[in-house]
Amino acid sequence: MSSVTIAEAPPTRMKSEVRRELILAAAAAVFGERGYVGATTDAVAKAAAVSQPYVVRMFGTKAALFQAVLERSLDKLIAEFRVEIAGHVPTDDELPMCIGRRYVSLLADRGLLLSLMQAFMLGADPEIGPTARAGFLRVYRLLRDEAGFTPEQATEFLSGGMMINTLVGLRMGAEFDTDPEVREMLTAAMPTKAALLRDLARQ
Amino acid sequence: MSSVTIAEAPPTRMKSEVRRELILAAAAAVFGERGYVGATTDAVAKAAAVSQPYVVRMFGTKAALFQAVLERSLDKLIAEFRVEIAGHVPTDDELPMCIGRRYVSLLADRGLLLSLMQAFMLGADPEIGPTARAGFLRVYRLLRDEAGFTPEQATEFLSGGMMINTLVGLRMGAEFDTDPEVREMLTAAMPTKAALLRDLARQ
DNA sequence: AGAGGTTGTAATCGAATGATTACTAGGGAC
DNA sequence: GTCCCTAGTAATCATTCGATTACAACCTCT
Repeated sequence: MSSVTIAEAPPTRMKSEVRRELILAAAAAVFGERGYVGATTDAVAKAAAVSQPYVVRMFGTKAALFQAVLERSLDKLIAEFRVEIAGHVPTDDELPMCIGRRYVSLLADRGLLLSLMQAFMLGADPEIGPTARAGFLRVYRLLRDEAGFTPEQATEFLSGGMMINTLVGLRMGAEFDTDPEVREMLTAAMPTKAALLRDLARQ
Repeated sequence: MSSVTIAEAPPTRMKSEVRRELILAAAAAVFGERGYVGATTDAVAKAAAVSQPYVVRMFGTKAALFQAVLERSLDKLIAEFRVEIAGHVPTDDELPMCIGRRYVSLLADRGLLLSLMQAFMLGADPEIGPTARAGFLRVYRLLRDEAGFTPEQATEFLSGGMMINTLVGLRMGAEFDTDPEVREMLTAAMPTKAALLRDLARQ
């Protein structure tokens, strides 16, 4: 297992808000890779190049850290979508594809989409479940109310997104070059950006 | 958290193959609800109404138990699809919808689809990853080679499946009656079977 | 300069959990 | 009946991990 690294060594003293962002980015990568339960605060700390107690103290608990990661991920996703929506007239039927490209571009932010997806799989958890459902619905409403999608369009868009999340979660891109069926499937799922998954898998 | 129960109390002595199936069914429910790491062998044991050491000894390790659950789930899924494929002529364009109904009917088997989905999110794990990728590709090949789907049809079908898995993982059905947006979204995602998610959420 | 708040770590604790060991009881073959 | 394999449990161990405590170093304001 490639242990995640986000921040590098020199233990510089910095403002807590800067450190907080570093830890959140590291945590997204770790939670995305190992899931909420499988991720350890120690792995997050190592990825952010700080000590484990510091991670815990800054966020209180591991659960609170995960919630903060989810909030950050969702805020970034929604901000990205709004940029695209603002650049189109309401009825532009190119919009779904353009927002789709924005979605795929978020894959470059390690763990951002996967942390959300990990949360979606924990809907039975009494703490995470409500947050996850509310977050998913926030995206649905954005597509319907701000992007002007019909319920069917929004659902189709989200289906493609969940498929991409799954393929990334599977690390299917790692087999892009060696397995022709993988290449075929990824190309069908992400017509213009399939090679991106291969490159992400190499990180 | 509603603790899972599959088998009931009377500690009857039974053939190990029967007990094995009970434990696998219980394990699927528990893994589906809590994920691979979050599930404990003790929770599986309680759900199957046996002792924790018995679960471990029968499968060797928790990892081996999870692999057995995945194999069982995938075998059932593929068997179900093949029944539908066998009942159609190759070019029947009703086939995708019919297989889709088979897929939804698998939701009645608690944790079957969710265990698979949990595995899909652990592609970075050195043990689970290869199994998960191979399993996903097995389904893709089945759709393409046996059901006669084009790569685009297969991908679209799988996208819908991943969307359903996500909605079930989110326990979105629990809000079916109280949130009109949830109802709208679920109806768009599963035109004829949305109410099934509500009922599953009540279990 | 030094007081006090902020940033950070080392050491350690307690609970949870997968696994192991040692043991008990049922039931079929002869 | 009794031998012995199979089915099953109670008790316990070793590890992992989130959390806590106590302490050290740095910066800033006066």
